[in-house]
Amino acid sequence: MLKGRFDLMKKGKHNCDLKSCFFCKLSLKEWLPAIDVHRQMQQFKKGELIFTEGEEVKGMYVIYDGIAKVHKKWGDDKELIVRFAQKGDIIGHRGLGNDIVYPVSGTALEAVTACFIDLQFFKSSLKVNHELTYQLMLFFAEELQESEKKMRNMAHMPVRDRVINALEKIQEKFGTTDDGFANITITKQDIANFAGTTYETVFRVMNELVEEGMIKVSGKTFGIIVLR
Amino acid sequence: MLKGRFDLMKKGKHNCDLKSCFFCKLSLKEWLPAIDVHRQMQQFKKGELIFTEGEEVKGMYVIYDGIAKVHKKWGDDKELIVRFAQKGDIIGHRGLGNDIVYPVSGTALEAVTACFIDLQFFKSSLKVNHELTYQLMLFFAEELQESEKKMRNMAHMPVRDRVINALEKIQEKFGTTDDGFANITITKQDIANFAGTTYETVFRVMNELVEEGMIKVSGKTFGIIVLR
DNA sequence: CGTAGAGTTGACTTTTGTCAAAATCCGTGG
DNA sequence: CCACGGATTTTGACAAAAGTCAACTCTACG
Repeated sequence: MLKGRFDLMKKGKHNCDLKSCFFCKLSLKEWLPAIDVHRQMQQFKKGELIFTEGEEVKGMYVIYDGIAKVHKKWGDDKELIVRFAQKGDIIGHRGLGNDIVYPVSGTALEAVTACFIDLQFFKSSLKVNHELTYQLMLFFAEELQESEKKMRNMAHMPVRDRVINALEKIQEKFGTTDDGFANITITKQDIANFAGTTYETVFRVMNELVEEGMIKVSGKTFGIIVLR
Repeated sequence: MLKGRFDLMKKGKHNCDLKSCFFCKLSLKEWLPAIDVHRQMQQFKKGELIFTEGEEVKGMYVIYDGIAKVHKKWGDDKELIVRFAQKGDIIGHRGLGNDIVYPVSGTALEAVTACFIDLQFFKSSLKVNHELTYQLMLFFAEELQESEKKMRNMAHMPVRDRVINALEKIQEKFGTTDDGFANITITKQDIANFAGTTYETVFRVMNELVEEGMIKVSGKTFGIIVLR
């Protein structure tokens, strides 16, 4: 079975039509012989778990369509959203360490189409494709910097600023629609989990921001815009 | 000059006598031809900056002796300690991303002897030595997991627990002396910066813990033991 | 001795989270 | 079309947690 996949390697090209595919971003599109990633498509409904914290690592996913969150549990009813992922992003790669279990969960926020990449296969690819390994190393280094910045913010930044930050990050990540809203539908609860605070606090802060003219809100779940 | 270093590569062996050298831990000791790391020793006095957040990345360091902290500024008078480093650890590697500046600072807590590794040289080594790249990638992946766990704790864990956590981590990292104290001298201020809280809070929590018999303290700067 | 600096303590303030009630929205079935 | 039940949103009151500030103490060192 693994062998069967390796045969794919010999096919050559990485036939990806995603503009922002993780692997293509790495400029591996033309010659990446090891991974023909878009073979094992999987569908996930809104709200469905893609992979679960604490479960055995089977592999990772390239998101082909839809939006997902990567989150870490705290107790029974709290979580921290570590990052969001959309078309072209990979998730589940945090299982790559020596650990056998996912340190985080992945959940679809909108219906997700993703391509599963078997862990063993991916590891084998890394052994063969050094440029991929190198780029992945850089990718982790960047994520680590991000993570540590956010950690410092958690420790020292007041809630209000963290919420603003969260909104900005989200808008930056998902882009802006023609009418000036962030191009995503997201609950206040998720914003709270991303900013590391509570639903109510997000609610209040966002009210303030609207009054101050710093953001606009539309709909019950909504788009956001941070005005400059 | 760079070429000169590459000549070293041909010498073969990595002649390191450190038990816990980062590169040796990677099992690269026998054949790592690319890096003869212990050539450019540098000394840093207690309290001295080894590298500075915001400055151009020149390279990284392998600590040969002493203890250092890696920290990130917040405002003028606050910081978060991201990790501690001792003999055999590398620091400054967070500059490896595409950024040109260090995202963190490194400061000697005790007199440090470290080996400087030029960034360009290291990058070249990565291009040549794939196993090194692979191990470094894994290393970053592990650190990322750590970082995200700590981030979640910052967001949800009460201070008291964060302080206990910090103490445990420190003791685990630096080991225990014969009389049962953590094998490091560290100020409460640094513990606070590591736990993401204030000096006074650490002070109070540690008092509690002593009363509860959970830790012992010795000296003004001190060793700690977390009893089980 | 005297002074600087760190350690210690207590009182107080602010921030943020918690809880519960009231208001609103929404779908469903009569 | 309307009434109802449940869920979600909004609001306010309150409590708890943690940070701030300032005073006091102790020690090391000249």
